[in-house]
Amino acid sequence: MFQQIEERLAAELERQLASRFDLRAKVSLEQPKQSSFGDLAIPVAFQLARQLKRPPKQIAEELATGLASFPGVASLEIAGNGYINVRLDRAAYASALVRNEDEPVRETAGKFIVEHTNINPNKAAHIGHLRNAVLGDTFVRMLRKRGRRIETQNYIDNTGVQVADVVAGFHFLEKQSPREVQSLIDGPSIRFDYLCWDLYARTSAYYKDHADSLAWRDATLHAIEAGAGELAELGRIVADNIVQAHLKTMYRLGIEYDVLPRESEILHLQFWATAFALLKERKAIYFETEGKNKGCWVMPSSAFRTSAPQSEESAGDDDSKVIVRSNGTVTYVGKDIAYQLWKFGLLGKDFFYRLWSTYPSGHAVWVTTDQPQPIPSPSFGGASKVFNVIDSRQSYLQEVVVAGLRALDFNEQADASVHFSYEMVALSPRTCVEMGIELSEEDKRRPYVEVSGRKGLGVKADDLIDKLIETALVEVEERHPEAPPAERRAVAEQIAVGALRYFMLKFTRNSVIAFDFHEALSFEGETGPYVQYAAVRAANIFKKYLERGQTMPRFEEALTIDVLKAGFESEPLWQLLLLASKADGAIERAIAAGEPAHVAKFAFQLAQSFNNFYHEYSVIAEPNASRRSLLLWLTQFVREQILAAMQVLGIQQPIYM
RNA sequence: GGGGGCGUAGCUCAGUUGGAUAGAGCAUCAGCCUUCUAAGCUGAGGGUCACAGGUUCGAUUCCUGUCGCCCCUACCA
Repeated sequence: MFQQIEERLAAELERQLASRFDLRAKVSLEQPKQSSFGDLAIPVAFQLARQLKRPPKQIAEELATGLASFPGVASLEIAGNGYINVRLDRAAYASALVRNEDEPVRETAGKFIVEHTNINPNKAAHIGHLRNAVLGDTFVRMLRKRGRRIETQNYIDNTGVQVADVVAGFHFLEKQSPREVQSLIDGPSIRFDYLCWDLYARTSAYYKDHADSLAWRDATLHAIEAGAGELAELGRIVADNIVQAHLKTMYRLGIEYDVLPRESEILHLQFWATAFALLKERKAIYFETEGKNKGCWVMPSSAFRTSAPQSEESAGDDDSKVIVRSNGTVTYVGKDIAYQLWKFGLLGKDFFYRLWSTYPSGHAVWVTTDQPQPIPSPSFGGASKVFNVIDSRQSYLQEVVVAGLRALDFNEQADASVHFSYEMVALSPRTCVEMGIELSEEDKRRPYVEVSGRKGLGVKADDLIDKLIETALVEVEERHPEAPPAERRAVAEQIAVGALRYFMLKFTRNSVIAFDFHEALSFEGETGPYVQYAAVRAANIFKKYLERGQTMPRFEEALTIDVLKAGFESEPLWQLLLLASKADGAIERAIAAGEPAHVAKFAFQLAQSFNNFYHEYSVIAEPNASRRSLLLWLTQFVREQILAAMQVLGIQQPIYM
């Protein structure tokens, strides 16, 4: 609702600028620093002052007279040097909300792809992966909420070095056959992803001490790529089972996918070969005949470096990017270019798809395969915009991918390729100590310590979730000793997920999270449970109200303009209503900024305002019937908006807390 | 060396694209549970927005420089 008024006011002002001053300018409205200044502030007179060479105050006055009778606006005043402060007609505004006159969200044309999670399928997921998945999933929810059509992809690098290293570990270190590994998986009480976590670290350490054993990796990679033999069989077993484990972990957080594109199909279906031919034909890459990259196909650095400095000393350095190695194999970036081309429907090829699994909701996840399938699948790919949720350390590789598109003259798609980057999750030194990780004196002084899958250094996602549930359960059991255990468990799980998702979202994308157990396990202050608690309190008001045998009023009849006018003369009630009505605008702004954290912040602020209201006003005990209706409606409206924000954040409301 | 990011309260972080008196949470201290359950609420203290210039009506925000921290700069991803 707020957004509508904002847009209409801005449009009207732009019209006036054109007619009065013959200026075409974008007008933006802002929130006044203090609520006593009004509901909306227009600083446009300042911008115009320079162009028109007139005092801003004068311009503001002139514009204000033109807006005097704007529908929905109660009054305008000029403040400071030339702000136009707008006060809304509170009763009219509230009335429109009571009668649900908000414009419906319109679905936009075209499809967006959001690719996220993308965990190497060779070990258990850790907290860094959680940040990726929660960020990506929340962004998907934001976009869907605002009418965008989204396809969620989780790319599976099932033929890469990381899988190969675990396979090599099973085969060469553990001397285990595919059959033995499979029976390990089928056997009781073994967490295969945890077992691989350790094996991966062990194999990496072994490589370090025995340089000659690196030949295992090459042998394994070749076998996996060829797709035949015991090593390839092990590769399939490891990757498939770990993918299943990752999907399970992510589902605990309410994260689902539409399709799992796999690297094996990019290779087997000749996606790379097609892209390679294109790149060669358009001269985007060339065959290097000298220097350190001799024998490789490389992309010149001029293609992806915006500034091409090359100082005197470094002139000899070759910072071109190798796309095809001298042994003829393609790098990840090469495969990623092919994949990116497919996402936009530019490759002229498609995968085959097979059902991977179905979520309890009935939503299906599909996986790519290299063979035609009898059962038809939905169509995937062919998007107009692509968001790749990938950590910022890979920005260089992402630049190369986009440069690849550009070199092929797909400029529109290059512009529509977004690296949705975020900083890593590291560990606070305190948490390292708690986990028994030994730190050097240097590391202890650092603000954070980087996690390393290769070293097995990190916090596993499921361990963290379990720990959160355990912590929440202690509180729930204490507060609700009479409730059935299964129900308490369900509540604790919702609280744990709320805490975790909020924790991963409260930081903006480019801030490094120094993960700290104490902070992550906190359920007080700016946390998910705080928001959930506000929603539970709102729900409790209705629960108690109905329990006492009262019936809900018909708001449209009870809340006449006069009742609304009297009610919202109260500043705190009006401020709460106004804030709640900004939910859609907050989500839209968060999309524009690419910051899921903004939605989290909004949810927290609204919860905070509601908690204030909850403390200050008695809803059920209000003796005056029409005022009680007003308070009930306000509670309902705020609750709806908090729940809407929570849904976008992937946070549920427990039945009690 | 080159590219990118960051520096805001004791700690962890926001800051709506250049606007009005810079905000939260945690921690500390002082209060509030017979109430729609306190995972909550109220209040207090805490700031040279790293530093120095510049741009202009106005700078935490933009530009330049300095200092400090981080990431990237593989025929790994």
